[in-house]
Amino acid sequence: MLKYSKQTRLLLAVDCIVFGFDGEVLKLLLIKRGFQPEKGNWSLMGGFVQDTESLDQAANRILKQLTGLEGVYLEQLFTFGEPTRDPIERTVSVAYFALIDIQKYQTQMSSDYQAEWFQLKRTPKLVFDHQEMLEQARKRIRYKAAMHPILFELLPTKFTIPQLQNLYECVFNTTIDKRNFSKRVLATGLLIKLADKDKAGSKRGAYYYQLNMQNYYAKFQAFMNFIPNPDTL
Amino acid sequence: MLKYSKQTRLLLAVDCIVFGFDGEVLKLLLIKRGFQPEKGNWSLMGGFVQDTESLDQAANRILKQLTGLEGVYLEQLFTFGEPTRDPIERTVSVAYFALIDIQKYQTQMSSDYQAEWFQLKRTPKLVFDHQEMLEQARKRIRYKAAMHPILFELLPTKFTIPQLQNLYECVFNTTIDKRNFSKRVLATGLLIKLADKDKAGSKRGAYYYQLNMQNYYAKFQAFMNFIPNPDTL
DNA sequence: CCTCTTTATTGTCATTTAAACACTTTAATA
DNA sequence: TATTAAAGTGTTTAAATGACAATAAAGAGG
Repeated sequence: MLKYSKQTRLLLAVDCIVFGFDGEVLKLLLIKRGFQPEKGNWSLMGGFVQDTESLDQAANRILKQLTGLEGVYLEQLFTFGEPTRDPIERTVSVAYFALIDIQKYQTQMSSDYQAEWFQLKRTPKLVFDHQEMLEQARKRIRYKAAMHPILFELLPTKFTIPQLQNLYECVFNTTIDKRNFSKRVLATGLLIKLADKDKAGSKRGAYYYQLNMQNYYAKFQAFMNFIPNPDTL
Repeated sequence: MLKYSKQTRLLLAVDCIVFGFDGEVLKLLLIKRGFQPEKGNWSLMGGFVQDTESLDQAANRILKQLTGLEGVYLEQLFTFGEPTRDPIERTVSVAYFALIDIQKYQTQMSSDYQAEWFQLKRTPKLVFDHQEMLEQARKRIRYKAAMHPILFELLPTKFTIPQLQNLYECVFNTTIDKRNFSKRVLATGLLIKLADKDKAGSKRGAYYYQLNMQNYYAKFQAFMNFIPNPDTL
């Protein structure tokens, strides 16, 4: 088989920024890096791309190996290629971000894995350029969520409107008038009201809703925009 | 120096999707591929990432080598990594897109280079997965132009409002009411009206405008959205 | 049982923004 | 001087947005 001779070959890695939501605050999944350099320091979920797998496959494999997570929302973010980003050897990294409902995957993750959730506002120092990856990922989900209903990926199948609002407020780091919020979110036609209530958060209890999957796929491309003054898109 | 032993190393390429505008229609810059496989077929501007350069540097270098273009708007788009996308040897490609004013770089490009402009609606068949890259790039500039004033990168320093409208109509493949368009575009405060007119397009002539660079940088993050029913963002 | 407390839920009005729509102006050319 | 082709300009109506406050439900505690 022919080859492109005389060209440099590089290490290619994938790093996954995993966001989770517990109904209260946004969280980030981190892991203690298992090998040198920076062994033992907090890191995104990363690994090398293998010979025969696509980038998406690599991202899914690595996520599963390190956390047990499978079948989650995963999207390519950006590729980081500064020559010196890894001090050992040049490694270009394709970053992905994942959005998951913490509760749903709680069991799947369990204690077999070293991954730990951190409140987004209290993340430790990260290895290499992972901090930069995280910032980009936060920007991207804001940008995307302003026009697409991706944030539902972070919620359980059944969720309440106050939870949903809470999530939007976390992501956009703002506050939203609840009357206007529920008006607009209901106007999308994406929600189905259920008969039962979530009594955990209040005495009165808030009705559960679930996604109308039909409308969800139909409207994924052009969604609402109900974020008042998001800091930066 | 330590190395990550036993990991696969891959070829990493950069491909540039170069859009241009001549005041009339959107165009795409293509080149005849200079080596096997697919030698002689139409291709995006591509090349391999070298040992010591960043991805951005590689994209700029390749663009300059193949077209003479320098200092243009260049943004990372997406990374394509299907294992078989290059039949000779696995090559992962980081795609970039560029936006340029054709007239400005006309001289810079000249005849030293093999690159040729094609109307976007009449592009030939492209090598490998370059067609897919092109589609993604078109989506991305629509998406981005809906919120940021990037399309000005495609225009000369002095341009007319009909030209600007024409550009938006090309990119979003739609038609816009000219009264509403000029109202909104002027309301952004991004344009400075000049004293002279462009008499090329009409008897009466249309006033030239130029960007108010101060406001441009200030408002880059949150721009207008005046696209009625863009097909897909 | 009654009161208190907490959170969920619902509606109106004023303002802003968006969309539809047509005539006048200009200047070259015939 | 009449014609023509494109530039430029306002108004009206409908829809969306944003600000705003009172009521309902249910558990907790006296």
